[in-house]
Amino acid sequence: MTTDDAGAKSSLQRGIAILRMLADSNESGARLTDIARDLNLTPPTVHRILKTLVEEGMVEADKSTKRYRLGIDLFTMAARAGNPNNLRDICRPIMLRLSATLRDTIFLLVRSGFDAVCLDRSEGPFPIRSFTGDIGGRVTLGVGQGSLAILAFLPDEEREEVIRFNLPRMQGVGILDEVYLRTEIARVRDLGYASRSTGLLPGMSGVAVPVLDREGHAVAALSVGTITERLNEERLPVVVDILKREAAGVCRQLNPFDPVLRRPAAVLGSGAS
Amino acid sequence: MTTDDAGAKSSLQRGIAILRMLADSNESGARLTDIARDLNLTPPTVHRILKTLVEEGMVEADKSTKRYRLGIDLFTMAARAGNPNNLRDICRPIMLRLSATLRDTIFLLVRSGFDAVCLDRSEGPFPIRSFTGDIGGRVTLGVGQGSLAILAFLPDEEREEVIRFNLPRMQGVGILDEVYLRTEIARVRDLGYASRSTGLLPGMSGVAVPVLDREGHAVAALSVGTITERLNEERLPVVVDILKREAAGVCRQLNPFDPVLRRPAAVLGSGAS
DNA sequence: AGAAAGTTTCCGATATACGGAATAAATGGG
DNA sequence: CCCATTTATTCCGTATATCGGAAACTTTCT
Repeated sequence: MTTDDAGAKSSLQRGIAILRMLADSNESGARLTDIARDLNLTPPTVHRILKTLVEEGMVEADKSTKRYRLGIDLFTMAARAGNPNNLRDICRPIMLRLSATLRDTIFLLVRSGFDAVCLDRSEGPFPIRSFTGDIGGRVTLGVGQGSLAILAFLPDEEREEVIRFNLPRMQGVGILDEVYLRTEIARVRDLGYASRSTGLLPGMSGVAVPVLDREGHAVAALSVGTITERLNEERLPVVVDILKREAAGVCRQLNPFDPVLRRPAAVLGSGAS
Repeated sequence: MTTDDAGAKSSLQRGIAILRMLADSNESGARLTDIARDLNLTPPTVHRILKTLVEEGMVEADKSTKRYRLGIDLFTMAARAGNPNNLRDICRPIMLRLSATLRDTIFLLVRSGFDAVCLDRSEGPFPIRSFTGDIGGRVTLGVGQGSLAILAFLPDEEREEVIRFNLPRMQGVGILDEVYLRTEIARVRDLGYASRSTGLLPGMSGVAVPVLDREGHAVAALSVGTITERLNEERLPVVVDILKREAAGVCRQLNPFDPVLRRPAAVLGSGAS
């Protein structure tokens, strides 16, 4: 039983597996038969599950091409997911302020397992490339400044675990070897920010600061992505300073209980409904 | 059997129902018992389904508070949804260009049932409020300029259906009555854009143009949201002109078969794997 | 500390999902 | 244009995975 297809049993699991598959083949969508083949399911089974998923609005079926893709309902759900501790809501105005002030693109990253995930992004006027790409994008934890800033400020054991797991995944993405990575991490911990240009995205640079919890461990990173010229010796310290200040502000809001007031600080709720 | 809880049977449907519920109570997450109560399920059932969802990474359980919320895996997966015909990918660079050029916030809306959904957004330097709010946000189809631009250019029967369904939902959001709405729609069809300030968001205005398919029906809307001063008589026509040009460009890219070449135009696939 | 509410495990009955086989629809080739 | 082939969909008997009552266990509240 542990040999070939170790797992997928319940219809719920199969349904999720199908959603996963659709997420990966999203450009054009996937056909029923392909799904059945890839997931080792029979066409009737896939058909029935897809029917349910379509009825529930999680999947859309293109009647003409018979291709299935993830539905907009699911997209709407994503907007409400990935908001741990209201992090995204808290950071939104800050990111707007930052991108308006700095005139660069701001990213909010959080850790997810051995990856960093882009939770939000606020565009500046300069077109840029980043490792995580769009909102929802993932990158190996440690690759890229934001990602590195998180890794550097993880609790010791967790950091070691991630390093062990991720080193093999980092081949060819700028991490030369373990020594190099550890040197970088030490540097970031020392400076309080990550800024080295990796040279992997030509002309692009970034600088990131961790968002820390009260134990001093990273829960997220605020990151600026821009063209290399815009992070010169003159500008870098200014940007770092601003970022650090904002990160500290986020940290304060993340700890909802004000030590003085002994109650949740400054509730938002200005909007209706 | 058709009386009270007409529906939810399969574990897949129950699983999705739970995800839906978690999406609605996402600030703080939901507890097992609450879910069971709201969905008319027994605690053991909810427990088992949640366990599966957690194993699959769709849901995260806060061990300490025993609260469940949507997981980041779902966030990542769902971020890849809502990209019909590559619309989002196609529009991304255009939106960046627009927000950089106009220095205002750009929205990309698509229809989803009787709502418009914000597929993407590119921030300008002016802080603004909008009906759809963030990416993934929904608004009644017809409320707001982008939403109205889509409604106005829907196929006749569909438009009627939406109007019939949505009129009751529009009370108190600026739509006075059916006559007013129909007048507005006619206006939008005539001008080719939607721009009236609704006065619902004080100081805010917007202008939107539909993205049409080759039958002339709306598949989406490109919308500019800004402060009212910035859409004065002088600037409005310029903005409309730019928007229309970009929308036409999107339209061209949406129809992948070039009428001359008779083959898919400009395939992307620059990346590996 | 005791009570109440919530969570998790267990297990037998049964409802639900599975997939083979057959049918229908679409695709493609001659 | 028709026939062969692939793909999608329906049907239904079987078997298995799901359900929920009961109970053990944990946490929260008073």
